[in-house]
Amino acid sequence: MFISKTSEHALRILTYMALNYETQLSARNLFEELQIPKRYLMRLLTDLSKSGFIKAARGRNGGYVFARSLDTIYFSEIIDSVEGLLTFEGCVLGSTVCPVDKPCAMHQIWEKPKQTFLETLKSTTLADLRNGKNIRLKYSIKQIHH
Amino acid sequence: MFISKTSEHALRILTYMALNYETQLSARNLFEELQIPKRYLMRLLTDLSKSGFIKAARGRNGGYVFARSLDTIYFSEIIDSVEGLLTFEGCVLGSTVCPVDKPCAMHQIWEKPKQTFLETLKSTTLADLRNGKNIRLKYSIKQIHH
DNA sequence: ATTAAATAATACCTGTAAGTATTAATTTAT
DNA sequence: ATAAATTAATACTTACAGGTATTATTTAAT
Repeated sequence: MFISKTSEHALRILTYMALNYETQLSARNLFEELQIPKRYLMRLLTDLSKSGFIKAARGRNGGYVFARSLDTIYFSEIIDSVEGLLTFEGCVLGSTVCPVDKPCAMHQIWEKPKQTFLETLKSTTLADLRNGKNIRLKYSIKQIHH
Repeated sequence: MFISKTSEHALRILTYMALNYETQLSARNLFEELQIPKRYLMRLLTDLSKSGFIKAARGRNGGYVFARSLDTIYFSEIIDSVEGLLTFEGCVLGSTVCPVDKPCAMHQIWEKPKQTFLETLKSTTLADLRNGKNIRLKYSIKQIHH
């Protein structure tokens, strides 16, 4: 399971936009590229606008561009805004809170993968997608034609 | 999110049973200890029986004990039987398959936490809970009274 | 001014995971 | 034999994430 479908959509939208940072992209552009259900995609874009990641230009020739610098947008913040990070930070697999003096049976086992996961989210920004710190861009960047 | 509620229940059931390996436990015992909704718990126990992790003794003084040796039961197998492991093994956050020659934008970023998670699941058995390899038992074992 | 092309708001629908209810079957103590 | 205590099977209900539909608003090209 890992993360919700909606978070996945949000990440796909923003990572694609990050790789085409210079270009204003419309919902239609993003739909054609990402194949996320159109109306749902549109709603998510509005949500991402309200969350302040991107900003919308309305009307004819409208579309979306980033509202903030890419190097300030951590993956953790994106997921946090969509589904919250709390369920990832808790113990025994999400929901249960696990008291420090009486850890649950899986506490130790869970600790390492959980930390690796969270640390990656909290230390990686959308800018890292572009500067190749974590990723090769070679096959991923694609030119947008209007 | 990480894993489904049902997987979480299953893991809590089996880890608790593992820590009380010697004792046959009834649905009632487990309900009192784990506070999983009673009827749902009972159905999950039947499911876990059918999956071959535990075996049921029916009728008065019935209950459940393990059907297999603890050191053969990997966490990966438990989750696999409840919700499947495929969504954890795929790329971009679960569902999307990511071609090797054209990896998605998050491919590299995701690789490490995903591997840590899966390797832990695939290398840890219920027996490890008891022998202290990964966990201190001190606070977790609890005597069952009939 | 009008129309076309875009986003925004709001309400609604749907499929599925999670949980509940009912009845049947099994076993053992008495 | 009967009753009590358990698991098994099956069907139903509920909540919510995910997805649709409709209408309003905004902008710019003509």
